[in-house]
Amino acid sequence: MNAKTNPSYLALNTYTKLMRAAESVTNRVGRTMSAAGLTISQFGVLEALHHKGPLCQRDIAAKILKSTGNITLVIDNLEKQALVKRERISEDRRYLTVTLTESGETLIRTVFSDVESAIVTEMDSLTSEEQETLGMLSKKLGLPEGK
Amino acid sequence: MNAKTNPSYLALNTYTKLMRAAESVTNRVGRTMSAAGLTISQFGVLEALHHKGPLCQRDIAAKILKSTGNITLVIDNLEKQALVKRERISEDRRYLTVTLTESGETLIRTVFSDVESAIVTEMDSLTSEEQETLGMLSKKLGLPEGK
DNA sequence: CTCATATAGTTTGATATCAAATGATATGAC
DNA sequence: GTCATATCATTTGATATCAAACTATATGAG
Repeated sequence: MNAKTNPSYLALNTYTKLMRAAESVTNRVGRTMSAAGLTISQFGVLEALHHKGPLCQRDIAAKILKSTGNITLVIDNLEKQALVKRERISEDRRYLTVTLTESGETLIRTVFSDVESAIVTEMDSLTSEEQETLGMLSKKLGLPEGK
Repeated sequence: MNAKTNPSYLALNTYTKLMRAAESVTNRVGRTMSAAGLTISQFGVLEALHHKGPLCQRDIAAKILKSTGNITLVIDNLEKQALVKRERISEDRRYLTVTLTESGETLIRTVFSDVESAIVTEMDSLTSEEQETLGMLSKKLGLPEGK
């Protein structure tokens, strides 16, 4: 049985192409973030705060799919740059509420718009119909295991 | 202009779904590797050696799209587990040839086959035709910038 | 041959990431 | 009220990753 007649061939081939696509796009879009001095996670945190308003670290972690231990460090680094601040304003004193500072708000507005443009540029190699199809197929694959 | 009439909406939406799909699949397939005590990069190195035979670090880095500095450490860790060995067999004494040991060869055979199965399982949520379409669209997106 | 330059690999320093352990606080059972 | 348990955050230790500096070796120009 040669490679192309192996019944797994199609699946493996599709997988490889999907991974390459995701990686290429991530790298290119990521440049827009690093040009602004942000890592992808940092951008994710700022973007979450920008769209959802102040959040506790637990919720931020859930939103960007990282561990809470990880978020602690990401927030540390954002705080050093004075882009966010931590406050204990909830009644439950275990919660730290993370808020964008003014400069954080300004930065994320600009960078978010730049990233948006970069994504649109990336997707421009597909027609609208192709984008819809890709979105639909990706969604099927991305569903949690149980389906 | 609300979200859905924004001309960027489709692109952003497609992007998000693509990223989620890639991440979900990577995480699920990655479990097969970590079950064998391998990181994704370590698996990548072993797999490259398995399919291409002995390689120098430079070529391994190129194959799995990581920096050579990075490969040094990955190989260090594989060497500690006695899965690969470094030898200076090229005429050019700058080159280190990395080879699978017998236990490395045995391990990668098993794990590769498990990973293959995991990928096939993942792709099973799509029909063959859908997989072909996804592959084709991914390929368009994954092309280097110049196209 | 000698020197400049290029290349292979290593090391270092920074950030990211997770998992596991820990500390602080809140909550529920009694 | 007190104790057991759960939750939020931090810390620690491991690996991963990149970029930049560095070492050793090779190669080409003269």
